[in-house]
Amino acid sequence: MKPDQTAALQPTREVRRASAQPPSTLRDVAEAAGVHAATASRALNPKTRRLVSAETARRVMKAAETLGYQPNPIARSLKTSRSRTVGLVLPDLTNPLFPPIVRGIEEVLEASGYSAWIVNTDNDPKREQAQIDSLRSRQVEGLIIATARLDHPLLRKLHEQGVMMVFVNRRVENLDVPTVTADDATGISLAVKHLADLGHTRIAHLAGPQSTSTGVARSRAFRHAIRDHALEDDPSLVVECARWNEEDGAGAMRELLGRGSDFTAVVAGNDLIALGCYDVFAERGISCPADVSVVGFNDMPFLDKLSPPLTTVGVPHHDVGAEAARMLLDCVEEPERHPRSVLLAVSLVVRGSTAPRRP
Amino acid sequence: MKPDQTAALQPTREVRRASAQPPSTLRDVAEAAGVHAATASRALNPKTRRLVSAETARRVMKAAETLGYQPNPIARSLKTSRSRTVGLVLPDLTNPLFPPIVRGIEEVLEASGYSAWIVNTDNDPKREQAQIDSLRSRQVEGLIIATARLDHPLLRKLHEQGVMMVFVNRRVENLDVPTVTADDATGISLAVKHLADLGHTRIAHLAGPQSTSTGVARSRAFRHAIRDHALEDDPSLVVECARWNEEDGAGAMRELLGRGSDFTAVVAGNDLIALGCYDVFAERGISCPADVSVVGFNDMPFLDKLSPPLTTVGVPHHDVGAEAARMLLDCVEEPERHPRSVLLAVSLVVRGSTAPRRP
DNA sequence: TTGTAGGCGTTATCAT
DNA sequence: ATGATAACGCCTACAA
Repeated sequence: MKPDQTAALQPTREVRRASAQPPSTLRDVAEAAGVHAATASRALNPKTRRLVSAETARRVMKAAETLGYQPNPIARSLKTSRSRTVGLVLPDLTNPLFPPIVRGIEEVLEASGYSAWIVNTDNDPKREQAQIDSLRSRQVEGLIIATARLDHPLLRKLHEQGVMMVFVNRRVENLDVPTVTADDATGISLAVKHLADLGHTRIAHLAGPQSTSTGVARSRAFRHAIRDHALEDDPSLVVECARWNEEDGAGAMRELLGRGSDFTAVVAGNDLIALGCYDVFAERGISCPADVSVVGFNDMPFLDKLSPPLTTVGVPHHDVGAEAARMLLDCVEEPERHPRSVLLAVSLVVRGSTAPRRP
Repeated sequence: MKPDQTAALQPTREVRRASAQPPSTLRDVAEAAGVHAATASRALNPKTRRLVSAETARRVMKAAETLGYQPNPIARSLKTSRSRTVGLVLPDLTNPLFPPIVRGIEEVLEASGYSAWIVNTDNDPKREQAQIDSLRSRQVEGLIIATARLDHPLLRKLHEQGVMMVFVNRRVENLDVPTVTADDATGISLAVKHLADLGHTRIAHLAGPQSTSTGVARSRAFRHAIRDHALEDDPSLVVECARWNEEDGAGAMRELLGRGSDFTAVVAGNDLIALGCYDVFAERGISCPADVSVVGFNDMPFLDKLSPPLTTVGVPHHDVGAEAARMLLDCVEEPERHPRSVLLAVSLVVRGSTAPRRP
């Protein structure tokens, strides 16, 4: 990429920048309060404040106030090995599913004086390793992981090392780590029931990666729902996507069409896979919902403005994030507590991509 | 929010976690190499390696390798006041415009061994202040700012204090800070020309906030383009949105309709404002593009799947981010250099939301 | 070329 | 109740 144009846009430039005065340190405060740095430290820390006389505490706090003292988190981290920081490991920030989750996480963390360090792995194990190393070297107190695969040696090792973690959306097989997920089984069951109620009997499933717990859970739920509703249980109606994105969704839809099996409805593993179907429909002149009904999963932003608006399973993204953050903070503060896992309720969001089966 | 269900999902639990062995320090490496820590430090740092004998350097580096030594960035920061980290200040991560920019930024930073600390301000000056304070206390070496307003005392003060900054998308009035923006004027001019070519003569403009340089630039460009094409220059065809989002876009469209002025096309300040128009069209039974053509700005993700697909001005998001990161690294490495600003080329992306004016 | 010593800002453990 | 001291891990004058 080359810049199109380069320009110094302002005609004038200040001669020299004023330097910021160096931030005041604990010693400055102590000095101003006529007291030793150690005492100032105690006075400023609520947990140790009771160790100093009320009078000194007051003096120190006022000095800190007037000097605008802000503790240096780096020095504090070095000394305490803590950081009031957690790492957030995402496969891909450009997936619109994640920003609302991030917001939920940040909201909870912020209320507790924590902040989140966000990294992207691009689904690349090498990058994941590097990013997590980097987070750990920065003393994050825990990790919120959205990249778990069923078989995930790295995460397994971290857990063995006692690294505090919470998984969101997906889990690692047989790993006793707190997890926040949407209720995948119920979501898929709602989707299939909705389609069955519309008269569809040959329903296809574009499954998410079976290397992820979510992909497996949704596929299983799909098979169960098909049986529960006594619909056509035809294996050729199920295609697996290697990744949770539009491209693979489109590929799976092409594969499905190529097989020649009839179907009048599709349950997609998630919304992006459903969008991939839209692409193929556009290519082939297939009309949704007239020819085929589609249901997605997640209710990511802007689906209501698609053509047609996508029927999907609504997941409380913000709550997923908030709950994960809360669980991680619990773990950090009470490491011995038995890990819980949380399943969040979902709901079917009916829009224009589903319609009665054509007679 | 209450979790829907709480469950301990795994039946078994490891008895006790193995603790991670403490990471090895510079002293460990030095000891292993039979050398003093200072020497080890010199050997490990490429800039000072020439100060030690080739032989020692080799020994130290091998020791570091076998011990898996990773320098502790916190200790390093405390000593050097640097952090190989930059802050990224966004108004709202859930705006799909930003993730691709973030990706561009991270790509460049990563290649230089830097990483980005992302914060959201929610367009709240208080939060912005707090977030930036937090970034600075963590010794970020510079800031990439996407929240600039024309009048922005905080950013002005930071600049006076010599804080390294780069602005993306928007700038502060009369502040000589490097900026990366799309070519707003050309973009708007392309949009208006496109509509004029389609036969539209009464074109409305839903302007972005005039408190932002981008809002102002696009409005100005709109007026100029209208005159250049000798179209109806009617002030009642321009409405300002207070924020760059759907809600305010919808409000502005309602205001415009309420005024009763005729128009057959709309140039929206950005894509989200255009989406707000879609909402109002749906409410009122107005058909796009049959009744009204709409053009957005930015080409954020998924616009091609809207109903109708939104014609918009395409901006190289990834490049915006990459260029900003590059400029910030330049500033950090060569603080005395005169600040540049970069204008990136845009292109019109014609989709289904624009059509010839009805006769 | 290498080692010594001091300090970045904070907190924890002594002793007073 | 407070002060002195040391240490977190690293870097860098300075001395040898």
